[in-house]
Amino acid sequence: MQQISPGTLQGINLLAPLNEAELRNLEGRCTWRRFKSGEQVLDRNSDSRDVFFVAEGRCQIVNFSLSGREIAYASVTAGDYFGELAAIDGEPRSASVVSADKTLLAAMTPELFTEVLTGHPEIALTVMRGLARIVRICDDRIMDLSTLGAVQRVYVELLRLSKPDPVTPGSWLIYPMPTQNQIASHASTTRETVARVISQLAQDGLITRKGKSLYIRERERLESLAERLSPGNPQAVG
Amino acid sequence: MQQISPGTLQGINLLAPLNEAELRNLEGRCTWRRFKSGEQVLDRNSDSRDVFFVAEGRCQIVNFSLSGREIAYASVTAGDYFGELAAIDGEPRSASVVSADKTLLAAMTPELFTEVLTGHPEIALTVMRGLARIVRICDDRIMDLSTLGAVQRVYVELLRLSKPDPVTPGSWLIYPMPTQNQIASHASTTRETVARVISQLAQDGLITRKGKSLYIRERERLESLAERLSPGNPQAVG
DNA sequence: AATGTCCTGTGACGAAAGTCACAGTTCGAC
DNA sequence: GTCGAACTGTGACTTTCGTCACAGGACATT
Repeated sequence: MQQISPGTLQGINLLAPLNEAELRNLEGRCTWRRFKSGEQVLDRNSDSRDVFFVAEGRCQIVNFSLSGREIAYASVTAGDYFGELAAIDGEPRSASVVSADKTLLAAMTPELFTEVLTGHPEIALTVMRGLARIVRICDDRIMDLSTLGAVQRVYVELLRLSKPDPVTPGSWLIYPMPTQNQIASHASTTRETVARVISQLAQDGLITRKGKSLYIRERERLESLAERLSPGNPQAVG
Repeated sequence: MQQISPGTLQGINLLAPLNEAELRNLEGRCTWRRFKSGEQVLDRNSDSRDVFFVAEGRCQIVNFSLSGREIAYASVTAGDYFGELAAIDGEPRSASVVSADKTLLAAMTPELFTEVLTGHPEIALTVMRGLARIVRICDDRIMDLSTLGAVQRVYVELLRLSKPDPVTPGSWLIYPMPTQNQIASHASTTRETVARVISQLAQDGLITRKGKSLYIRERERLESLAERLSPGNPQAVG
């Protein structure tokens, strides 16, 4: 691992409670690395335990099935951190990480991370809240995977990606529109299914595509499509 | 909520670091409730924020789809706790909880829970490790749901349920065998599929059923079946 | 402008598994 | 023992969606 000169931990949200001096100190005690877009940062099951802070750029937390299909868990951008699971419980990595941009990372040893947590209970609390948020997101995703069909999962993913249009308030859009492959790996389906769903929605006038933007014309209707209307019979369990 | 006289927090693993006096104190400051088997303890989206400790009995953490299908997340037994998410991040409940036995629960307010955490950093750490573990389990499940077929998920679930046979070491069994509905709600499939899979496995001699026990005769072979051998083409994503 | 690479759109096909229906079985309560 | 409720086993049918194949478009590089 080639050592490069320290960058700044200034913009890391988790470490915001720390003062200048503390930050400088930590900066010197981290290992800093640069990655080009598309490089493997971390491999599932590898036994490093470091926590990573994203100083610049963006990384994808992903996993690959034996068949090579990619499952995307999350995207972390400048100011975020990842890799805390292994540091907290000492187990191997649960996922792989790939840089999705030119990226500058600070790697902190689990010992130092623990030191920061014990020295700053408010940071420990933030980490806990972060974990809680992850659990909620995972639970929802398990629900979606268990109860929705592939098509509905694409609807849900489109809704999740959409933000209020800054130009035309009240309207929603996705910008920049990710590739169909990326959407597929979030919705756990195939690129082709995503293409078909988007075609259909466009044809029905619920969405319109223009360059790198996708406008959600009728969010309400898309939302109701995303819920499973189909019959299905209630079957409770003890 | 009918108030009943306090039980003991003695056997709660999370609170093991506390001494007698501290436990007695907490016992008095919790709200205690009894539940019959099958009662709803907690409803998703409800806005209580209490943490629950299981003094006696067993509860299932579940959710229901709109169509009434049940998704089982976890099972908590005497000595465990649940409901910490809402206490930590203040959000509504992410899942429902149903008692699966006669159950005695202690409900602790989020304020008191936070007090315990800040007063006992080692307990806070344990909670963090617990959350980390949950995240890992969820991630694995998302992987399974995304990459395995329904049949393989049943295999995986059977493997997960199996424990080394205390009588015949080297052999594995599931005891007591849950209902097919319960297995189905963990594997996110239907009762019928579970029945068919088990029939087939029994017919192929990989498992044998005897009363409430299910013996795994050839764990190795079952494990290799559980992995996706089928072709599938690698398609990486940026 | 030409070329190569990556992305998108769509048709045809088949395998997987959910749904429905119903018979058989187990087990506990009385 | 007998009754009923809950659980299990299995066949037939149908839908969904993943797979394969290929054409067409977008875009950058030379």
